[in-house]
Amino acid sequence: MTKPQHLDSTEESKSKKSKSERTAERLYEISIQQFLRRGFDETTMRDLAQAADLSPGAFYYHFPSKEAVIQRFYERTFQQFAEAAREAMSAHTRFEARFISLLEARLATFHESRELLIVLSRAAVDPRSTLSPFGPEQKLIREATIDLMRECIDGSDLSAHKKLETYLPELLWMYMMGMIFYWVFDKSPAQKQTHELIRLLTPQIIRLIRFSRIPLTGRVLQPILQVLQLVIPEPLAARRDSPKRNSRV
Amino acid sequence: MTKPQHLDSTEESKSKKSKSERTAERLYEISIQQFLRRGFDETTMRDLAQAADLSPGAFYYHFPSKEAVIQRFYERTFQQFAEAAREAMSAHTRFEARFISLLEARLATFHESRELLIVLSRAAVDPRSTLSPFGPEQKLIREATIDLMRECIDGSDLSAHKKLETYLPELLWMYMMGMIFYWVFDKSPAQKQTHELIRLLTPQIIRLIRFSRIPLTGRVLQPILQVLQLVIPEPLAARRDSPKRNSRV
DNA sequence: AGAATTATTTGAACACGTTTAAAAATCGTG
DNA sequence: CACGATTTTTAAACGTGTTCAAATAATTCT
Repeated sequence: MTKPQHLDSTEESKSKKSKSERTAERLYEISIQQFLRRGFDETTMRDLAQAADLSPGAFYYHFPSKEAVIQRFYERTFQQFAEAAREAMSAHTRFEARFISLLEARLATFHESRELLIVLSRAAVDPRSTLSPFGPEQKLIREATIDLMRECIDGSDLSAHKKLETYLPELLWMYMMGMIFYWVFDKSPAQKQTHELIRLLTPQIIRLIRFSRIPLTGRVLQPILQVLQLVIPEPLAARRDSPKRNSRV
Repeated sequence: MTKPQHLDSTEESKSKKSKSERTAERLYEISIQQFLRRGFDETTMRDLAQAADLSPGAFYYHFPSKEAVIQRFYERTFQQFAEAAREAMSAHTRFEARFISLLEARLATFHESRELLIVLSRAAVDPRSTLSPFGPEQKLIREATIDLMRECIDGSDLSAHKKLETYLPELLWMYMMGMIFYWVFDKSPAQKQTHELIRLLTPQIIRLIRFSRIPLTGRVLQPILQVLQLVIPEPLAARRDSPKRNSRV
């Protein structure tokens, strides 16, 4: 009955892994391979089991559902993305360049498996799904991603109004989610339209953020902060400052 | 093999309707009743057939799928919404009041069947779904709704930059879709949070629109117009002006 | 009215994701 | 090594949305 669980599967020498973990890994690789070849919906559990010389039941011993494979995929590509983003960001100090390179790193990491993301997008919409980026199951990845946004800000020349700054990592995260979403369903060749959108829209968003610092904007800023407070009641930054709070999100 | 189809089911005296149309209507009513009682996912095709004293196959003769029932539901509530919105709007000339009352009319019309909208929201995310508000199947309702936005603007005091004005109906439509979406999954009691969001955010959006008219804003507006042009290549207003264009959207 | 055509209904079957009880393989320990 | 406990695998089944060929009811035509 012991289900193997770990997000931090970066180390551990090969031989040490339990048999269960090794077959889970094998099933994962075969599954992704099949998904990419035939598409997620088109690939049957029976297909997967057969491709792995196992029974469907055995598959379910290792993964609680077909979608659970996507969860592992999402964790893996997140690791790659985080590395690539840090690497790409390190070359710049201007926020715009840093953030755009982060966004592009995200899309690049997803590039070969865009089809798979349709499943994630479908799930994204229903907060009850275990794959929903807003749900508790994705808390680790979500918060790690938001932290990455903070890194992107901290190493840059960006400055904003203090109160807005608190919400900035979450805001950038949402912005990125929106761009990923647009990209997944972007039918233009090589998803050119999304890249164009990022190129055009991002500087304007940044301009607005910078704008928040000049004093006269109180009348504009205050209602926006109210909205943010409503939509993001517990920003990560605030939670970090006062870890007393009950952090079930 | 003749499948009955009509969006404009407002008139036609009872007796005139074909038998097919009458049983389809009966199936629809029974289905919605069951969906509301037990939930969409929880209600089985066999449940529906049994409740209507029919076989599952007969159900599929009248509706191509379980989701197709939602399509009819969506059409019906759209009619109600359009009436309620026109009624509510007629009381105001200030754009803010007009638009907010339109939004509230939309939520009010959906109020009793919020659960059902989860299905629509799920489908909304996948542009390939027949229920996607962006797909060709929803073209009629989508364009009728966008026209309603234009009515909301036209009868009001709102004025914006000429070029922005072209995109305004589509923009308001997207804004409303976003609010509906937020509302569907809003877990706060009586969806208070969504109403609060509408109350806070809408005036700010309107302020931005009004802002576009003052001349100095060229540097801000121009990139935004570029983005709009990218995301909404063929705004409805423009299509109305030059009906030559091939209008497969 | 009777025959031919068409519209509607049936009930069994399909394919899918998933569950489950039991069998088989593996492991830990005397 | 052997034996009991645990982990892994199996094959059959469940419940789902949906399809389909055949049967029945309704309608149209002569």
